[in-house]
Amino acid sequence: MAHLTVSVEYAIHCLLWLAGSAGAPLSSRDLAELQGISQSFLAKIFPKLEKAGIVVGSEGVRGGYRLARAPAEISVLQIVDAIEGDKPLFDCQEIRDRCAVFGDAPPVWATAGVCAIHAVMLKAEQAMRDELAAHTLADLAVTFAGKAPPEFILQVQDWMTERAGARKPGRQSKPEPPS
Amino acid sequence: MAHLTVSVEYAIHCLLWLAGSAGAPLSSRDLAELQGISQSFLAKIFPKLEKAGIVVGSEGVRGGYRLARAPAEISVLQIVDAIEGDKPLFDCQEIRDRCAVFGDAPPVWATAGVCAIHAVMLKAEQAMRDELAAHTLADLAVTFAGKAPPEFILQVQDWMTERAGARKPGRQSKPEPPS
DNA sequence: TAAACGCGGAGTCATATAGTCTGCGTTACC
DNA sequence: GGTAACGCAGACTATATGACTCCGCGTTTA
Repeated sequence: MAHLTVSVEYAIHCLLWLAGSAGAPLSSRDLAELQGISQSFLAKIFPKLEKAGIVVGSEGVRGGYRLARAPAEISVLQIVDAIEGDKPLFDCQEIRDRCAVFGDAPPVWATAGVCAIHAVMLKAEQAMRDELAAHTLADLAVTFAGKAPPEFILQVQDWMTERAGARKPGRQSKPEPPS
Repeated sequence: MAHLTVSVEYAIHCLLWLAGSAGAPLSSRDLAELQGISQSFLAKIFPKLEKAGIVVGSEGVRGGYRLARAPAEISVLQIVDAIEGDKPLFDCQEIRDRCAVFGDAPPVWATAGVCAIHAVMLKAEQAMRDELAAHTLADLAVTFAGKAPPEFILQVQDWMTERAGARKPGRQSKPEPPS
């Protein structure tokens, strides 16, 4: 068939973490390392989410990203559109008015309305989009909460604060050994 | 979003012509020229349709392709699958068990079952496939027949026979002037 | 003032799409 | 029985896109 990019996958995973962070901003670097994905690549994904109004970024030392609105108000479709743009499923080449018997001037009946094949593809695309629109970040968060044990949340919070602390000279001795 | 290839579009258009040819085989070269698309490219598409059991090819001089079964028994989904293979809409990277707090050994609860995000994508893909499966070549042929005037069918038949005649030395004088 | 942030652009590498260009074996027809 | 129209298969190319990396700038906070 076709294929949604890994950027979409990264984005949704990150947004799920943001949904669980209770409004506190998380940096893209932390999110990348927490999930074992590329920092620089993730850094190119968040601006798209910001332009789409899904997250808001704050610059500076304790900056990062937080959700622009409640998780229940963010659908999977909105995320996909933010990342992928509005590339259609099917790109009609209008072959119907290229028929050899028409010569250079295809008749009106051949070019009027939407190509029947295109119409089917549009309906299929709409069905997919409807399904994506029917699921929100809140739904995903509930599913996740049903699987993860309570102590996991604490472990992640520890990991976050430890990371923040390691950066401040005066706590952990982790000067990042160069390779 | 993602994107169905032009091969799918070419295939469906060609199959529609085959559906209207009343069992008479049409050559891929004729079909390409009739629709103003590449002959050599179209020649790479038909073997896929044949392997999928949608068309049957006959070699030799008056050979070509014809439908393997009735148009009503050929869904758009079958054509798409024949051309594109079974590439999934979403290719889950299993990020969930890559979480940094897990270290090298992700717990069972994190890897059990289907990833929640993946599950949403699977439902969306299924919705799209259901819609594609709901439309057949026969449906498309009906829509087309509702638009094209009766004389168009005759014009195409003329075009076909004229092409066949031009090839036989002894009727039309069209020795294909070399460019 | 330095380090942690978000931004933005340029550049790399691999894969896939959309094509082309051969050649080979088969078949019908004169 | 040869030639031309067929299907069939493989090698080749060019362009685009996805998945990154690298670099540098402006902002903010401790």
